[in-house]
Amino acid sequence: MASIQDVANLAQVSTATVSHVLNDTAYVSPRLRDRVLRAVRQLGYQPNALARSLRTKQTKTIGIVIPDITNPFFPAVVRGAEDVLSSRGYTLIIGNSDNDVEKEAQYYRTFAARRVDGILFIISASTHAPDFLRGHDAKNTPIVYVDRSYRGATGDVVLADNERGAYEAVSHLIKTGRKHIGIITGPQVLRNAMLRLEGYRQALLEYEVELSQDLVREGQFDEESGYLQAGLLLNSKSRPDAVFVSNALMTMGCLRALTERRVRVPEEIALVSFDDLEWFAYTSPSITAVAQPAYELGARGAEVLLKRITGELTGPYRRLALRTSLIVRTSTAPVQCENTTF
Amino acid sequence: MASIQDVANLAQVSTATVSHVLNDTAYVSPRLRDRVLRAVRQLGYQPNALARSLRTKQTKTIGIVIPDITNPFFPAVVRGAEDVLSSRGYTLIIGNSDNDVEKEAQYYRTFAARRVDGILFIISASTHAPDFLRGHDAKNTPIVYVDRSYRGATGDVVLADNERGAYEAVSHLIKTGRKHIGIITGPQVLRNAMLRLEGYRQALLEYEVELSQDLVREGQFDEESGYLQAGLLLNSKSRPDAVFVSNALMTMGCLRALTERRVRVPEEIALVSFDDLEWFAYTSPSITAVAQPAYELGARGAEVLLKRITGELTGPYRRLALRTSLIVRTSTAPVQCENTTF
DNA sequence: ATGAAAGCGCTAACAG
DNA sequence: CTGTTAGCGCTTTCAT
Repeated sequence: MASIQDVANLAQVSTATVSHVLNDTAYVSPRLRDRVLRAVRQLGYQPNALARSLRTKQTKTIGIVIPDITNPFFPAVVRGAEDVLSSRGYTLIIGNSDNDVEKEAQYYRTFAARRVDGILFIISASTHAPDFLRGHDAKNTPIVYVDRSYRGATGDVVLADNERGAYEAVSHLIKTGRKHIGIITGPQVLRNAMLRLEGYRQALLEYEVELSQDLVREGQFDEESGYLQAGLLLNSKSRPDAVFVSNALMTMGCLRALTERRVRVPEEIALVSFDDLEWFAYTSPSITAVAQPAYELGARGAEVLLKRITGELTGPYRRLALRTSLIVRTSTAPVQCENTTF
Repeated sequence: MASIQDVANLAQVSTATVSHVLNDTAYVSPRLRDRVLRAVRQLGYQPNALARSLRTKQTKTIGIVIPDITNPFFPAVVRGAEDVLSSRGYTLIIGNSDNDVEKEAQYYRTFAARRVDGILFIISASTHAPDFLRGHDAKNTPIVYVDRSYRGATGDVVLADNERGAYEAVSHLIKTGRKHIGIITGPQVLRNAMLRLEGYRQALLEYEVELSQDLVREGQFDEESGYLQAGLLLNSKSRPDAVFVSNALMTMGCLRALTERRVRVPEEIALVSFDDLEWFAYTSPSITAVAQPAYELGARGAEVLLKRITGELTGPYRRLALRTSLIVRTSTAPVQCENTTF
């Protein structure tokens, strides 16, 4: 592949001149300018980004690590990030951590070796900063934590307003006539999971509905535990008339439990999921859900990161909480029939 | 960030020695070796991948362009690719083309500038090679076409066996008692779409079921056209007792049409989708589908690419067709009731 | 307005 | 065995 030297030779100018016309970094007479451009075209010259980066000390590259690209929530945030990044001339390199801190560390090191200009991190489940970030030089390569963070995170944070989202979901349940509302929470070591539970509590408090510990069940954010905890909820003596499930995977498990037991939704039990999946609109009944602003999370995260990189944003780390939106579907339809029965 | 020179100074050796111990490229006495390693640790030295690549002329980077990471099929192939790539020390850079040739060209240029070692391409809808690939130097940076290709593609090809998958789906429909089988095809400029139609034809031929042109409707692989064509199929005088839909998006549209018209599935009409989505198991009825080996497509694609890069594979381009699998669910349950009715 | 040359951080001959 | 050194391809003073 042709180098800048080849172009210079062909155009009969110095490499400096070539560089100047390509980067518009100094005035070059139309005559030479034209010769350079012609040579560039003739050779199909494509500047070597590696050499340029080595020299300029910026790679125009952002690294992103996500738990699993196969979980539909993450592609949406990646997409948001990629859109703003590519429009600003940045390239995205990606890694799947599988919620494994060791893999996270691995990608972190790769990113460091490649001298990425910044990092977008959707960290794996954890409450405190992992070791590999201890010595991180946030000045040189800023990090933005997306969707999740831990206290004392050394970077800006962009996430969904978990508490408010949960609050709205449970309020909705109450307003549609449910009084006996169960919750399947996420693992309480995760801040997100805690906040969703907190939103649930707030709603009950606000509407003066009594909170029963029997109706609070801790899941693990996976399908299996959703199935399990839903089963326990259904078998308990105080069977709820509504369930708020803290994420989509557990909702799928819950659905399975419901189907197996032939529980009628929404007549016997209403259902709200935190996290919306496209197909929740296609099940019967369709499922009411709290939609997270996944795309925006990625886009805003990338914007903040870029601002840190350019120095447009400085000072203490920011924390952005993006609003969720409640998508009301039939799984929480008001129980009309029962009223008319009386 | 510390450079190899810093390490050399601290360890009181030459940079060559440092390089040698780090890359295990020559025997170094235990004494020096130890001093080097100590210095590396002390400085938290991380070799600069850019400088290394500039010198060695390999970046250990693969570029992948996909239409849209938001479509669940593609993350699965990306995941497959990423798994094999990262296990071999390669890094993945990603781009979304939105089926736009201009964006594809854009990413292609970026990849070229970054001197990626190879490219994984899920091309946008097209029958022939786009201009930007005309002058591609396949010797230097191999391309593997995944899932789709065009004739005369200058690279290996790894895709699903579309024809066979369609054949099996339609055969299944016939075996479960349907005789009047409609198809919603994809745009017939796409090879994949053509092959799926061909599989449909083969199955009818094989089982001596007459093919009626009324029952062949061309969609555009999007939700809307699925809805539209399903509607036409349902309204036609010769209403089918089964429909084979050529991709998942159109299946969603078809579902919508079916639901609106309160058509009972599978009693009135059986349904098979080419492309399986996770949630097809959760609808009622659950949906029979041809599952594509998405993960394997990515993984095998990456493997072939790596073999080209290492020179382990040479000569004429290979073409790999991976088998699909038919997931039988309730949308194609045999129509028992009707039989007993007689 | 243009060019010479240094140097980014690393690897790989080559010498010794 | 270890060190010297010449680049890889580019940008950027600094002269002219």
